[in-house]
Amino acid sequence: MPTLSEDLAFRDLIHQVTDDSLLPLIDKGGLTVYAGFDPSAASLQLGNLVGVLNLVRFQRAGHRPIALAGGGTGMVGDPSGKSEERSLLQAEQLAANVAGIRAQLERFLDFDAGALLVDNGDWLWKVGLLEFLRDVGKHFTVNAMIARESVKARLEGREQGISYTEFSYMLLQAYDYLQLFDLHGCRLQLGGSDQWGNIVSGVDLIRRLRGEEVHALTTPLLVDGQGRKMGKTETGTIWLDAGRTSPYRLYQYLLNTVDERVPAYLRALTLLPAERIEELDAALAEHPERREAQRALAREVVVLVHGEAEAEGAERAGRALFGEEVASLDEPTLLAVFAEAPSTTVARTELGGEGLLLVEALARSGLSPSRSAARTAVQQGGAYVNNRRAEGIDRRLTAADLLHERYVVLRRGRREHHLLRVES
RNA sequence: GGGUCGGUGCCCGAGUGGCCAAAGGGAGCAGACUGUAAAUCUGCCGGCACAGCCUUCGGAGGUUCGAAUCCUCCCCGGCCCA
Repeated sequence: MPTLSEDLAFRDLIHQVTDDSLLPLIDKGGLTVYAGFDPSAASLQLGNLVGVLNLVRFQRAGHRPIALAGGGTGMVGDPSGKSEERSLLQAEQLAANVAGIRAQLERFLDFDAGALLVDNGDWLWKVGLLEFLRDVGKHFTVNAMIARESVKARLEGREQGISYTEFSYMLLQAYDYLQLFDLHGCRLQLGGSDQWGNIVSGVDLIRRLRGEEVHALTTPLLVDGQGRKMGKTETGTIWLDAGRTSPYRLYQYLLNTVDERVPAYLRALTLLPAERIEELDAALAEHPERREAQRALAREVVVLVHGEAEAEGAERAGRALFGEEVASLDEPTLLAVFAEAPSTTVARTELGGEGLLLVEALARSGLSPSRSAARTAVQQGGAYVNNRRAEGIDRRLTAADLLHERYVVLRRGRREHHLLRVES
């Protein structure tokens, strides 16, 4: 068994640490460590999984993890990486978001074994302004604060300033660390590399106020093949909540990971042992076209996030949608495969007589945003009925296209599927 | 407040009375190739009752047979001056 620091090093999860004396400490166990999660939505994103799994790794190595939901700081907003002032969330919305995140974290951390879930709103709502300015604000010089990259960018941009509120963010995060140190003896904070400054603010604050040395460990930020933050696509964010991003989508997103990113993703986003990851690295290098590593990555992540059954469902759906003829699937399988795909209901009478114009069906299902777009799709050969390319702009759906008497599978392009359900 | 330059389709950006649904680039979409990849190539890329029609060029009016282009007022942004 590798030690925790060896494991983290293998996984390339150490970007910066306060000092190297930290590594023996984390190998020894018994530390209380925390990582914060931003409640700007009711679900964590795929990118957050790195931080979540890090807490898991620490817990498995004998440390006590604390997941902090930023119910208080969420009211303010971290300026890091933001080019413009954030819109403030309503308190109720924030509470709902914190609850959603809490539920997701419970899947990963073992609370019976001592893991904690805290909400910084618990203390940030209570702290008095004067008290805060005296005890915390006194230890920060504005000179240092405005030297920060995230702040500097906003100060130089004439169009977008930074409000006093957001400017205060780093003090709040530093105060969080202080609170967790006082309340729980927390001595290590984990975060993405963009959090280094905020975390170190807390380290400094604790040194000044308590005379104690605490630590910071940041992990590199994961990017995708295009250099975007991992988990962000043109069409939106990849969420961990099945209602926002289906297990199938999550699986597909990871399956499509570009080769160069796969080793990093396997290390950061899974708990697979080093030997297994090295096997997959080799498989990727030798037979990239088989995408064994991508498959393993997709499977592992979906299992971690949604469970074994969902992972199997996602795999099965992928095979059916990209391989086998949908027409040959039996009804329960068909429904299982399309359980996550969007569907629309049409009246049986519409398929009678001449039938329903395919263009109309594509537009109505939302597969194509307008009839013009649907028309284009059909003309370009990008429209499929039951996975067979539709020929002719006049193609109509009739009873002859029905699978099991009541389903039609529509597809636009390579991978957008939709199930049409016929109701009598 | 004064001056000045500007506001064009998802984004950037050309266009300065008809040939403009508006060049070009990017993004996006489809097809070919492939590994459900990347790169590349081809096509599409406002809407519809789709060889035609309708609605778009900051907003509202106006001139004209005809306006993104000219005029008036208004709104918004950059720069300079106060």
